[in-house]
Amino acid sequence: MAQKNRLKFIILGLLTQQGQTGYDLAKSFDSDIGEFWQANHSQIYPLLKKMEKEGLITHEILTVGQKMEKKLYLITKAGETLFDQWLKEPSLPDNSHDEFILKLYFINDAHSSLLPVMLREQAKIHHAKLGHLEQQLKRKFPDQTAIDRQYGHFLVLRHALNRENQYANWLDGLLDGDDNMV
Amino acid sequence: MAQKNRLKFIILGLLTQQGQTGYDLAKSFDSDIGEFWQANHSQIYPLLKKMEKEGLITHEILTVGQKMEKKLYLITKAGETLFDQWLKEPSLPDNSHDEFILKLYFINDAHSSLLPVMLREQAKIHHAKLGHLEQQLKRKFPDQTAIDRQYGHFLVLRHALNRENQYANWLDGLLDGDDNMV
DNA sequence: GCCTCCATGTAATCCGTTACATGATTAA
DNA sequence: TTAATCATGTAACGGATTACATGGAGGC
Repeated sequence: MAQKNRLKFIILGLLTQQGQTGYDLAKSFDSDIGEFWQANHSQIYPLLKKMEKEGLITHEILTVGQKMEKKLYLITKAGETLFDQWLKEPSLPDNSHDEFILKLYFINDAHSSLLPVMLREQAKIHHAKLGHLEQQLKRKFPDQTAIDRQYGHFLVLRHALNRENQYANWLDGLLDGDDNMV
Repeated sequence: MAQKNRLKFIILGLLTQQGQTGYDLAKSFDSDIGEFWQANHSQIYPLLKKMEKEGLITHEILTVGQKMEKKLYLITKAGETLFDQWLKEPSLPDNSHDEFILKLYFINDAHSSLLPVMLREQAKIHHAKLGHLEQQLKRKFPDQTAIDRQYGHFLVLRHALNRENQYANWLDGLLDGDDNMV
């Protein structure tokens, strides 16, 4: 998307918590942060090098087994400063790129035979996502201690859950023919 | 984002309604569809040429005034077929790239002094957007006739409004310290 | 005559995805 | 010993943004 290099800040954020390898960073997009942001190792490794040149991070070499070397990346003072600045900046919401909504826009006829099919399919997807998020919330935040430790993560998960809940309800309402559903 | 060329389908969709110039197409991203998708003329003009090569669209030259020529693009049968296929395909939701949510994720401490500032700022943005969407809905869909003419557009607008409403309420709830707000 | 809008293009750059490529470690 | 996982990289390509660039039409 020619974005505003948000991955840079995600990496900084993850490194404030602890030093990590590129591999570790890539893995966090399979869980946790992966619930709402994506990145591949092929994007991460070059960016780590670039960020090191910029003085935002450094690395130490760790030797594992006989010869395998891995790079443990650490955030620098400059990196921490930049990250804190970013947190403080206002953030404008993207227009979400929801392909289903895009398609819906082009369905002019309220009685199109496509509509119920599309709605049902989409409802299925969002109900599944809702179930997944409920499970995540239970798994990651079983008690108050967990919430206190990662309050932001907790809020983000609950926000996603609210969003999916509302989305699914809206679709269900449309499928029930409840036209004035809000 | 190295997306799946959704702009192509937007252009096809817009051209099913009526023949348009590149300029006209670019303008629709300032209103209507611009509420939830963006594109610039610098992306549109080259894509129109590419799509014409692919046989999805054609163009006619219109002369305006003494010498100015403009290209009126028209969708072909092949274009219509492709567009209909796209509508019928399942669409998986993107993970929305909401930068505020990203920042929130990194706020571990529930009592961070950053939190209320961020929440207030964000609430302001979403309340403004909510107001804007309410106005749009009233302006574009003042009566049932308008709704019947562009039912999909109507649904999309109402969906956006619901989403913003829920988002704003969630933020307000957090600001009120109502921790278990859903 | 001047300003705004109409109208169309290209170039540079960046971001992101998919594919290509290699090799070590560890546990079954 | 062999499969899964750890670990690190590059290349090709496509999509999106910003900037550069040009010129006509129409209203005041």
